Amino acid sequence: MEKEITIYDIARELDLSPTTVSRALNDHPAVNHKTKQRISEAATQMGYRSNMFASNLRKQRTNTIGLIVPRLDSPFHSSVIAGMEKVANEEGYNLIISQSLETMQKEKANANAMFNSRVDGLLVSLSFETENLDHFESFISKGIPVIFYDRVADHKDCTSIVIDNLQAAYKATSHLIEQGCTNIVHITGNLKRNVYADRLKGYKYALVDHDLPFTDSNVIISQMTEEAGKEAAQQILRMDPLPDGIFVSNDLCAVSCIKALKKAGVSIPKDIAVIGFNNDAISRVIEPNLTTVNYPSQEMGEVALKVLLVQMNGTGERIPGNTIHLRSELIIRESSLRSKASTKKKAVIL
Amino acid sequence: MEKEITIYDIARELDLSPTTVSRALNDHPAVNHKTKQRISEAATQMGYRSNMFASNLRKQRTNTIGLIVPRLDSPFHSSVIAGMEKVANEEGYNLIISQSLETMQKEKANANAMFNSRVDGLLVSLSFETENLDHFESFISKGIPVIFYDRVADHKDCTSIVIDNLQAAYKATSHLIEQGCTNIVHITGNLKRNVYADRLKGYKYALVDHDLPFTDSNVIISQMTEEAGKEAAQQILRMDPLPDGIFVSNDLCAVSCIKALKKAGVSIPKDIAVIGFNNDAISRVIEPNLTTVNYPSQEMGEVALKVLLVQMNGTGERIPGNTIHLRSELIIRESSLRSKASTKKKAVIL
DNA sequence: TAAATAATTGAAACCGATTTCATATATTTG
DNA sequence: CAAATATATGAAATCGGTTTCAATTATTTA
Repeated sequence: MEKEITIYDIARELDLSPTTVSRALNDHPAVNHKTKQRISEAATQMGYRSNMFASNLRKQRTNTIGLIVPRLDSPFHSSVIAGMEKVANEEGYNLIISQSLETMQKEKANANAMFNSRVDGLLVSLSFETENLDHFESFISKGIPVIFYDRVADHKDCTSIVIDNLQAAYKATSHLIEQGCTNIVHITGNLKRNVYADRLKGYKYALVDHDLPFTDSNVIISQMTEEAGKEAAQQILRMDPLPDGIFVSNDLCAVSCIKALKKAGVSIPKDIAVIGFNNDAISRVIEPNLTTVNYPSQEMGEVALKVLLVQMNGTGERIPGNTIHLRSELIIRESSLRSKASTKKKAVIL
Repeated sequence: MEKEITIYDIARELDLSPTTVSRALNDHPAVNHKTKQRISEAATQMGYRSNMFASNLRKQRTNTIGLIVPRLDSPFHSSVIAGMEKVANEEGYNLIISQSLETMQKEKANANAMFNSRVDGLLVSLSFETENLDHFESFISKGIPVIFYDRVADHKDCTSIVIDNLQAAYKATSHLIEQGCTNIVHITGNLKRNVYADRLKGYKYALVDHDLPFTDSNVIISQMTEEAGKEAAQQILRMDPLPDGIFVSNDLCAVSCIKALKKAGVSIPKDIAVIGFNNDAISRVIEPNLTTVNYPSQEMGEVALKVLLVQMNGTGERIPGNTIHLRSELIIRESSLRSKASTKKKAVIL
């Protein structure tokens, strides 16, 4: 447990001032090249490491980015985080992470903790429950950029990063219709969240555009968990007539629903065609393989972090109300294929 | 962008000294109860927030815990992290996370970054490639506790948190033998890592204890990815005779292997019984459902963090060479069941 | 009631880097 | 060669809490 070396130690050693040492270590142009060399050598030789707290205290910035996710143990979010970590790491930023566990109360607490930790920027994917964005105002009024991704909300000073959920849902539903489905159920999450509200819209518009009726009773709102998928299946099995298509807002829920339906003797896709969302690994494991929407999760993480960095280091001018869309695509697999020919049919574009 | 409130502002406002304000906010016993009340009210009313950098600078600690994982986008690690975040959050610690992407070089770089960020403690699950622990010596010699979990290594000053991999593998292999398997393949990862080395041992000992021969050619070393599972299946299909059992060191790889085998016309478990490891969600999706080892991942995260906190706040005395074992269990599903009766048979315990 | 002890409070140093402003030396220009 | 400019360095203030040591006031004890 040796003593920590400071710039004062280096200064004394080389008979210079701490000022010059500090400048040299930060590659300041006003320091002689040779002096820099000497200082840098002494620093490594003496085992110096910069004290970020002294530096942060003085510079009033922390080199730290906060992240609030609904859950850490979800394939989607892990993948997003992997993308964020990659960029943060490359750029020399620290990422501090917390989860809201889908409650607004924890999201608030986490936001406050991040605020007190004085993060230089904040990345957020909203919880199911979140009703308003008041807990982010402290950041915004201080000029700390806040970026929402995936589960976003409209705020004039915040950038959002999303896929076109409406279009993705429209394509998925249209695909089911092309496969001959006329009675399609949609299983989705809390409509407070854009992702679910938009997918519901896309589902609805696709029905309307294909002259199919929209019924409230065909929309099942759930927690989108494995358990919820099973329950949704029970609910569907009680429907009369049985639907001939299901569009689910996430893969885990879709898969668990399929499992329950199969157990009840329903044939997928013959009796009911199913489409999921996200393209998680399980979508390639369930039989039949699940048609789903490919979500560029890792890319979304990378983009979110890059955009945040731009805003953090930017000249202060915010790109107001800006929304960035990433491309998603329908991946057609067996779970939705009821006619061989149809794959060649051109998809209807919104 | 209003000005930041400091304890000096509060002190001036209430005509007190910064000393007293600081003490009051930290609930120091030597401050009068009423004074505390006044200060705390003024603080909230004025919108004060503590400057962690000033505090850290003076206190020489950071309230931050570093975490280095091989990959963020793995069900196992996300679940561990979820557990860690939960405890860290409750205890008021920040978690900064980075991934080694299975290379020693990145692991080193991340360790250095963590060291410079002056984390108060470090949690590590080693990369495939890691050859030695030199990059953690800086922590250890400074008295910063380092804890390894899952993929651990022996170090006299570090605690490790693991499950009994040898026993788990022994049980899994024994189960296959009880099901009538006599020619069992083991697919596992880099033997530099304890988890894989120990599982290999458990596999080997189970064979020996049941008077079955052990052959090197029945052990396939791979990267344990989805792709690797497919390749392993090809290798297995070329074996003559075909094995009648496979024990795979992770579920993803097992599932992808099963998919490839099924495609080649092999019947699971009739022709080949399969067991995975981890109890990821996909193990309940593949058909037949995968027999696997339940890994208490979230619990491992919680325990790791709690043990770290004890060491960080402890009296400095380290529990040397301490290893903590968590309980795991074999979850028997269809992928390994070849005889109905056998489930009732008592498992052989090592 | 005087002396001893406990309860509160504050002044000032400190943590370690950054930055402003000033200064000394070196180089260039007229 | 004097004046102007460029180059290189340093002194000291600063960021905002924490902590040591001292001082003051209140309370208890003899």
